[in-house]
Amino acid sequence: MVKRTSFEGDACPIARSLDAIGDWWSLLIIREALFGLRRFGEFQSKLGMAKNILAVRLRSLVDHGILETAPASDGSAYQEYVLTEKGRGTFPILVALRQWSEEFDDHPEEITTILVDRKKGRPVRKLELRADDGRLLTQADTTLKLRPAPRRRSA
Amino acid sequence: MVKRTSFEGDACPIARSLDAIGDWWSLLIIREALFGLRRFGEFQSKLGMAKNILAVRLRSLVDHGILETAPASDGSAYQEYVLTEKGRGTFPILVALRQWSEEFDDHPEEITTILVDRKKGRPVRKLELRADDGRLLTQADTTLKLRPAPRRRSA
DNA sequence: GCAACATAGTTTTATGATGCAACCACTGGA
DNA sequence: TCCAGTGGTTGCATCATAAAACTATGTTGC
Repeated sequence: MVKRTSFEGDACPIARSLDAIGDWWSLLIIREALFGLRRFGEFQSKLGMAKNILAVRLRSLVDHGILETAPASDGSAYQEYVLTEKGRGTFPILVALRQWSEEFDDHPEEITTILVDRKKGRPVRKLELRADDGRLLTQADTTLKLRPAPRRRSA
Repeated sequence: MVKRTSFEGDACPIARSLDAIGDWWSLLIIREALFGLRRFGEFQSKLGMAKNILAVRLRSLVDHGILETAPASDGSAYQEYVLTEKGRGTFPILVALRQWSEEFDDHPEEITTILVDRKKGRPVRKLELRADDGRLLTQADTTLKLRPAPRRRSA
């Protein structure tokens, strides 16, 4: 298989995520979908991508259960692409990507948008990783453990 | 340029992140680097990827300031690849990918590792997005705002 | 009810990226 | 010195990607 080395069977959850949304366009499509875009043409004109690529990506996202097709909604007989629960669940990933860019980008002045709390209009905090008991954790405070039950594997 | 439509100049920080780490292997390399891998051969055998691809990716990550080459460390005259501050800053992204997979994967039983708090050995909480005043936020509680003006940046 | 246009794709074709294998340079040890 | 291991680079086949043309419906104007 010369292909894109699918990590579908890999034990690492990061690889598994990337298998579904690890390509260039998928996350951008999801980003637009979170903002309410639904129609093929909307995605196409907003993202400026080729229609064939968009078609392939949309189908892939539907196959992965991230988007689903809805028969209609605005009266017309066309179909729409809406996020599933799984699709909406990618929100923290997008936030993490955004915050990483905000913090480390070489040209942060080119970033023109801020993610804000809708109620107060103020910027959100950085994503927080906390322990069971509420302590804030950094990468150094964490480690990987094998899951108790099944087989073992080094990863 | 028929190329991979670089979003280097794009205003969206998500696109900008993807421009640096949006490809298949980069995040996996970073994942291993976070676990302490440093040597070319370690990455190559651990990830099972072709050496030429690894070489290209490592160079790209170095160019993006995510990795840097260190002259040596264990006595041998070879070089090593270590994460920069920017590289370590991707940790929340990896956690978000991991947690998304844990929550929505079709075959979660195949995931063999758990991210735990090093001190107590207990699983970490889900990443939390909070408002300025500490309220927990979901996607629906947030919105995007245009940045007023290029003011000074803290951090 | 038919022509013109918009929507949502598929097909075609060209080129860039990926992956495997082979090759090469350098290091360190016997 | 020879030889194995490390750290790559080069060639070549294959695959994915992208732009543009084409198609098949749905919709609108008259």
